Amino acid sequence: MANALADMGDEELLALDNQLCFLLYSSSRMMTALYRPLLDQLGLTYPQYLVLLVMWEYQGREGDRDKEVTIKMLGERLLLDTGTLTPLLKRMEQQGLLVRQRAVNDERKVLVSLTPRAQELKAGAAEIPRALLCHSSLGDEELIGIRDGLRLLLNELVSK
Amino acid sequence: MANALADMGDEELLALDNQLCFLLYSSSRMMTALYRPLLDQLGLTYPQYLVLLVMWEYQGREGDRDKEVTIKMLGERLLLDTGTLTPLLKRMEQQGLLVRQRAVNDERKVLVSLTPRAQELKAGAAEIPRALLCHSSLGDEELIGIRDGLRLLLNELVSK
DNA sequence: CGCAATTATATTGTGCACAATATTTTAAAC
DNA sequence: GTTTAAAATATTGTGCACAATATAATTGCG
Repeated sequence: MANALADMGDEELLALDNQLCFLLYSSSRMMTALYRPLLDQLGLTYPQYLVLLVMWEYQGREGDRDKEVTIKMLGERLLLDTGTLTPLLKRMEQQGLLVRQRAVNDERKVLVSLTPRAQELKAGAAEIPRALLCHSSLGDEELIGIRDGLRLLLNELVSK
Repeated sequence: MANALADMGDEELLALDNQLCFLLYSSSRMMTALYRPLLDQLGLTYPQYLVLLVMWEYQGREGDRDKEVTIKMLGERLLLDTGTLTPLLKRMEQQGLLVRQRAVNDERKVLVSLTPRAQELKAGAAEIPRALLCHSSLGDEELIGIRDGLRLLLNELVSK
């Protein structure tokens, strides 16, 4: 009865722990906090780490023509707009992690490419999820269940 | 095999969609985006809405002596520190949603109390989760499964 | 061709998050 | 009863998020 989401009273509907939204919000921040000390060692913030993940993903695909990555592509993958990405990428450029340059064939586009310095971070970056998975008291099945549930939810949320 | 989290290769470990962290981060932001137009009507941001939820929760408990709510209590419940809460609560005070005053018996504490104006928002606030639950294509069981999984995960994350 | 609409990015301004530090008040230890 | 430590909040500074707007390049249409 406490779980029939449809017909709850106001009190129950507004209970913090019943709000999927709050659970997502808190879990996300706590998870990022867990990453922080490890990312600090690499000199990265969490969103910067995400940008690298996307860049590595695109580079891995042999099929893509030219492997060019635009700001727009990053934004679509990370669900972020240029108001967030432009200053973030500028900071990463100043740290020598990437280069931004206008595309010659279409000067509206900005092509992002990683420097060797950023390439070298890849091995260290892979140690982060490995380290975090290790000292988790939740079992693999639990984690996979949560992951799959979140994939469904995110799909649902994006399509609105 | 793609799900044996322990022994993945670098590529697979770093894949964006395999990162619980990214799923949480994106889902949280997309969920907040869904709340935004509804909260706009109430003149609230999402963190401000959370503060109201906690205040309403404490007020509902007849047992609590004096029903006094300090900034520390809000921070513990929302997992936020004073660097976030102090300016946030000041903004809410300026909007006439709450009052902040030092406790007489312990002048380190700041007591937060809602104004009638904030009380009146409660009914409208309850309509928000109701409205969002309605047009979800995910079933109740799915949502409850995700919620329970996130409760487990958040518990795990907080205890570190 | 000329021009309106679209596309890609940049800019501005507000509000979080959070680390680091400071301030004030209370409690504890001697 | 001072001194010291601890507790509660405030302040400062950086980096996101995101709405709103602006700018420049390209496309499409009559």
